Amino acid sequence: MTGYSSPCDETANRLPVKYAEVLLPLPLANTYTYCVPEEMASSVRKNFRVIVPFGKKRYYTAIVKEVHDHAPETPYALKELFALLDGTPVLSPLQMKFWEWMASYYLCTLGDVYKAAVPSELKLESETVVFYSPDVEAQKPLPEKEQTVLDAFGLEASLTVAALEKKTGLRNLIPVLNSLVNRGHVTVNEELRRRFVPKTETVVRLAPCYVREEDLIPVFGQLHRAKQQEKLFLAFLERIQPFRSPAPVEISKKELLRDAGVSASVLDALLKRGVLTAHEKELRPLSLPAETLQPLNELSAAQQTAFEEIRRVFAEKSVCLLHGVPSCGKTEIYLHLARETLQQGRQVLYLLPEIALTTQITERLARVLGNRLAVYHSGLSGHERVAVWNRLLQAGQPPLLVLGARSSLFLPFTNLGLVIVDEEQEPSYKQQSPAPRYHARNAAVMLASMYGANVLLGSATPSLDSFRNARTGKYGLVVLKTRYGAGLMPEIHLVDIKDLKRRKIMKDTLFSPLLKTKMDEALACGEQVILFQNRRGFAPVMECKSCGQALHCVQCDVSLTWHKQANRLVCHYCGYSIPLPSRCPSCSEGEMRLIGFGTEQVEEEMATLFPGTKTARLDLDTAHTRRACERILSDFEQGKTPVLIGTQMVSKGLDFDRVSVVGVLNADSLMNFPDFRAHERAFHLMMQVSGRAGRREQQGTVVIQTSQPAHPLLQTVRTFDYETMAQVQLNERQLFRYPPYIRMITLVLRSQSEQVLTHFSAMYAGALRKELSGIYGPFAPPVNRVQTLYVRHIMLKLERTLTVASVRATLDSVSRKMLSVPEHAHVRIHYDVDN
DNA sequence: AGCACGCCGACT
DNA sequence: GTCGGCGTGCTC
Repeated sequence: MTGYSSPCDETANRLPVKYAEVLLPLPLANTYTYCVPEEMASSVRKNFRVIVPFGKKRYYTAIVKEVHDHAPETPYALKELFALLDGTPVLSPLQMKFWEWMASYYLCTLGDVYKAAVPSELKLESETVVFYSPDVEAQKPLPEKEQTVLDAFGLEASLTVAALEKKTGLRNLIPVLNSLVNRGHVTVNEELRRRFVPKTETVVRLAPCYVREEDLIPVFGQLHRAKQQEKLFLAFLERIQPFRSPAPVEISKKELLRDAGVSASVLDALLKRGVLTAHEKELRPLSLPAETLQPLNELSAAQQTAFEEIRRVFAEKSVCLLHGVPSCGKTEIYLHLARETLQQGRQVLYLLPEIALTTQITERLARVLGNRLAVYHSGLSGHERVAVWNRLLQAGQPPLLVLGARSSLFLPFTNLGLVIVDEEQEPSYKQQSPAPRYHARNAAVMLASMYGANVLLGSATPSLDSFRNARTGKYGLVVLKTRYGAGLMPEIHLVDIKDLKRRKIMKDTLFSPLLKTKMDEALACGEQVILFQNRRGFAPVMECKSCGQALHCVQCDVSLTWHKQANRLVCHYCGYSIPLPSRCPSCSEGEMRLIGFGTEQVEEEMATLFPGTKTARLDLDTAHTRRACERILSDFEQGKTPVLIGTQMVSKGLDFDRVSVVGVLNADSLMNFPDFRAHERAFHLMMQVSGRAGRREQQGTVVIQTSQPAHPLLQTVRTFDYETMAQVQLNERQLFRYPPYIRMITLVLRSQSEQVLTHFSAMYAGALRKELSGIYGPFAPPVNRVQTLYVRHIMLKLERTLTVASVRATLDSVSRKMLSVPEHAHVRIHYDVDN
């Protein structure tokens, strides 16, 4: 007998052999068939996890898609399932259907979806617990690796595969363990899906024998000569105040020791004396006891009206767009709807962009929902992620509200009743890479339709896609225009920096006189300032030095981007390009120069212009971790830093009470971003950042610096006119055939060799044009070269009547044909749908 | 994704 | 004459 179990070739006189169709966490199009070993035959079910050997050496955690008894017609011997990990399904019944939709719509493999959907802790073979059987004697010397593994157990009775791999320093021990299993030296636990062990902490209480305050008097006598213990005890009493009520009865050990500044052995002595008692307590920071839960706030009249309108919409349509001005109290409406859904016994998914998942909103929900809240995002530990997964899989529990980032779409919901997508316009809902490159908002609509659930999309500046869906009646629309607490919208000034520069009033500075004045005024009376500079466009834009005109594509209404190598200005959408002009083509006198500056430069100039004024910078560089980001924001909130400089991160998250001035240093850099959604996003960002200015009774000031103050977009910003902006943008999209009027798929081609890529992508586009209409490109994208790979895009504009699935066959066959040319095989291709 | 099998250059 | 480069295709 080898390490591998024998294939199922001797099956005569046996019960019908069972086969399992298995999904692997690899980018493969098909499922694979395995024999179910006899001992698993009665226990393996659909949606269970199994470990399977795949290829020569590798073992993976796979998911059983189906169990059947039709022997496949294969010329080779099937392998057997190696181990069963579950006694209950890890997926809810509808999940696989959702995965399949995602793979087909977003043009990737089911394995890609599986990989993204399931937290790695549930895919790890390392979860497998291996038990050592020391009584089994070896017949002959064991192979070296196997002996090493046995030695690694030491005194432990059981270890996980991961632990063994770590101890031995060997990789991929599963085959070795398999052999040891066959020899009987180790056994593998069949009940591997261990229950989540909650984290605990030790808490300290006063021993129950002390009922009255006087009872403590002898204790002080005892402690008189143990100064450290006395100190600790005093610290304890100060924190707990045991005979007053209401008062906490316990304090965490860690906290107490830190407060008292003594070592753990001092506490041990007190415990030994019987003065204090210690207890293990489950650590659940987010769940509060039911009696401390806060009731929901009452809805204002306007909120109540909106709430009722939404319910009316849901009677007819499953998706509703809530278009509510900033500070209109959307969250409160969400919570009332969520409560209603939970009361009906159905689950709620509350999606937020990752960046907006702050402790502020989490704590708010926890206060209202207690242990009915689950939070799910990338910042969680593996254990915490698995815990959420398991809580949802537990039958018979009261329904949960999951607050999460886009990946929470993949959680095993059983009875989803409502999906809330807050800030639905956020581009970060679209996963860029790796596959599946899904849009969480759109996928949420599909997920909800599978569950018969409703979807509420919320935004102060809805995406044009959703706005159009609401216009055409596909979605319901509820508009909420009243600000909660009746705050005033800020006053917006557009400052013409082009003019100021020409008149030499503004020279070598990023701050216009108006902005400087407004800032001086604000800082003088202790108010705060936010400066916004979105330096995402690293591909520089060419601008005329004297008239400030950025060069635009003749066909696409998108600014041209300077390509350094070619020294040309290129449109990334249609490929139109011109040589770099030495003089500005529109005023024919100005020199051209590159524009683009970032937050750091703003910070630098702040230091010279406002010496002694503390500033903080908030962008991806300074806020690498969630914690760093929250620190910067909370320092600002508490007024420790009067000026906050940042990218769009400053527009998210907290509401600040003391901000009276917001400066947008260069609106042009937002508007000139080479993307057909640039104006939509610029509008949204300026609205959002303006909303930070002036809360409560005082009207705020927003200074927007631009070289084109008359630009229609900025005029709509100044008057907060979303509808006009949307109408103008939609007209342009229709004219130039962009979403939402068509469905856009971008084919991304990448290769080490630019020459091969250029040639290949042109050929590829040609081949596609023979099969489909609406093929554009190839274009060089703004970021032309990523990680040593050159990139080209081919754009597909498909009529919305055409489904992605119907196009897929064509795309796949062209792809296969193209890649069969040997010299092109090295080009990598993927699709990005609705990007 | 890994990994082996397979066909062309610089080494013992 | 072999060792090894990574290019191509498969993994139940």
